Amino acid sequence: MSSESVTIYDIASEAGVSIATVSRVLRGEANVSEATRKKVQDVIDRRNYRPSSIARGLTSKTTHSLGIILPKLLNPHYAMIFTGAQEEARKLGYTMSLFPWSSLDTREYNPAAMLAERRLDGLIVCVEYLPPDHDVQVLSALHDLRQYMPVVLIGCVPPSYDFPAITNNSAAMMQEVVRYLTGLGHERIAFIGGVEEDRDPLRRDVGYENGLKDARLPYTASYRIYCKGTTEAGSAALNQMLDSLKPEYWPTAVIALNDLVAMGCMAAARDRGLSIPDQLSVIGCDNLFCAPYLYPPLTSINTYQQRTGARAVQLLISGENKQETADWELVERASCARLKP
Amino acid sequence: MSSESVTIYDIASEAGVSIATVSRVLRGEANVSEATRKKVQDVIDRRNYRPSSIARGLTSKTTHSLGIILPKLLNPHYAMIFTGAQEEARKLGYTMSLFPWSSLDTREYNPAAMLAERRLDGLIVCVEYLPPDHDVQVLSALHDLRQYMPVVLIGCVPPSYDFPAITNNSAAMMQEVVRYLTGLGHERIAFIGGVEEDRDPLRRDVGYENGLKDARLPYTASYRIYCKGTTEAGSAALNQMLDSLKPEYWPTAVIALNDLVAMGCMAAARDRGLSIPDQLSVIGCDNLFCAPYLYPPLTSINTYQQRTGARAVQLLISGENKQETADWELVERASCARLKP
DNA sequence: CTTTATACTGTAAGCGCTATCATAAACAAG
DNA sequence: CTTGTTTATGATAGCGCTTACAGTATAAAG
Repeated sequence: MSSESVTIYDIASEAGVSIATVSRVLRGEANVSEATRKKVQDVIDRRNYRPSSIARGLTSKTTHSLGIILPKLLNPHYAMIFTGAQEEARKLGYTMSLFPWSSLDTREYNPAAMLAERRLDGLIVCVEYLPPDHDVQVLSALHDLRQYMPVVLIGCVPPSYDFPAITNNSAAMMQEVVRYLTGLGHERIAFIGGVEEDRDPLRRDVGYENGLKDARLPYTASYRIYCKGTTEAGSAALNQMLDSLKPEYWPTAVIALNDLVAMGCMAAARDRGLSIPDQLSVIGCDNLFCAPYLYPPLTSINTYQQRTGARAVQLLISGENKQETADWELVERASCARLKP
Repeated sequence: MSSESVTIYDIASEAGVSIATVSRVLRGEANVSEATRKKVQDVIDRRNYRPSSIARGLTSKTTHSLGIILPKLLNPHYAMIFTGAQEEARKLGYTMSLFPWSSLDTREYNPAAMLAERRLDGLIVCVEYLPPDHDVQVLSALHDLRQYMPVVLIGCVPPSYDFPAITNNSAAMMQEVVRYLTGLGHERIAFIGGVEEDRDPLRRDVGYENGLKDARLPYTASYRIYCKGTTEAGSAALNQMLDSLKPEYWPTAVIALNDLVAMGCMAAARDRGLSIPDQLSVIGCDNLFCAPYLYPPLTSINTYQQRTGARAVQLLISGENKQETADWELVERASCARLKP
């Protein structure tokens, strides 16, 4: 906020050298005599000079800044991804900017223009589901962006889009979760949350059904409810399911799309006087920080989101065009119990 | 990722005009005939041209990007601040980058250099407490940054630092909380979390003590424990307090620095078989998204963090040098109850 | 004491824009 | 018709760096 910012010329003239020499010491180049290096460095320190990364960027064609697009930072799941990505970026000398999903929404003011104009060195996009058909422009916006910068995806990659990505093996996770619940004796297992099968490239439905098949259990449509990944939606969905079923057909266990939905289910169950896990087991996904502090502590799936974020940055920087799968781990707490006969 | 990026020269020559004219239509300047405007715009669209914001920044001295420094995005409290700030920034055409607190830590590699080099148009810094004495360099780093860009503070402003800021009226909040609890009949009220008085410019201690004074209750040192603002620290602190006191002197209510600490306290209490709120009332602060879903739902204080973040951006952009106080509101849930005689 | 590396250091041409002039064309007024 | 205005456009000088490329000493070699 002070006077005029000091430039490389100021340093050069004050040190009695050319700007090229200043640039050399700035970048720690070899061919500079120790004497002048010190002389120049002293002036730099004294004037508190910092080279402008933007001027630097003009020539070097690189901004050392990355971007990340995600749906909602208020969901700690994304905050974890962001944090992992941000920390890794920082280690590598990059800066990380956040863009909300609407940045890709073509119907809004200037679609991806803002993104394209900032010459980012790379972009991470968290895509959870395929957008509805009438919204394919979002996908094409995504595609266009690649013209300007490398992008890596986190979550899922739309079919026929060949992006580097970190995805979750959600089908396997679902299958394992069903196995876990059937192992506890459950037979009426509900799955709440998410979108229709054809919009979920992660094929959770396949895992769910395979899990049931493994235990020779039938797939029951009324145990499957689609809803958004929020607590409110989770409550509403469970209520709707229980309302539509006679109590003797109520599920004894529910798999929630994520921990938020699980929290909603737990609240709804409690409001109805159902005790968890005695009358209803609940399992979530994401292993949010609050999962251990819920009542009862929520069994969930740790998907190592920070590691995922960090890995995405590595892919971005290294330029590798490969798709990897994130690790995951079922973490048992008290929200699931053996079915009482 | 494609060939070479297209520049203003490409557009100019392809449209048969000078770069000055292209620049004019780019910026929607007046003095361009409708005919050439269309001609140029067509080429721009066809070539999918986006002006480089970095080249633009070199001349205009403005990057249209802001930064925010905060301790930990994983605490939803900060995620809310960030979200509010980010959304407001976006509305105003700015981009928002996150920097972790260590960006200010001089002992690390290059102190605030990274920040200074990116010619941000402004910086928001969340500072909760004064750093320990031996860490005053952090404060001076903060001060130095003002040489490069305007900064506004969120949280508290260190004495003798004249920054624009949004602060919380924490003393008043504390006093009101104590009043609320004494109103419920509590007399042994603990306060857990935070730092020593002389490092807390928000003077929570004053509010706490005034609240006690209002009810003619004595201040009891053993009801005051300092700890970090995490769930683990909250658990440990409550356990420590209860361990050191005979049960008949145990507090009947605890005020937690924030919801994380409150969650920790609730978990610790439950582990000891104390029922909340019957045997121990708990109140938090920040009103995190999970507060209503805890058991029992946590009474807390909504401090409108998103609004705070947005307002900080407004101060930054407008350049007003004023300090404002955030609104707040006690939101009653089930974790505090009238003391049973 | 020339010749030829070797080690520094300076000159100058951009990078892709914005912004200031200058110029040209088209009109209005005298 | 001049002269003065207005409107549309082009030339051009930076912005603050990086980066060939071009010197100029100084040292090693012949």
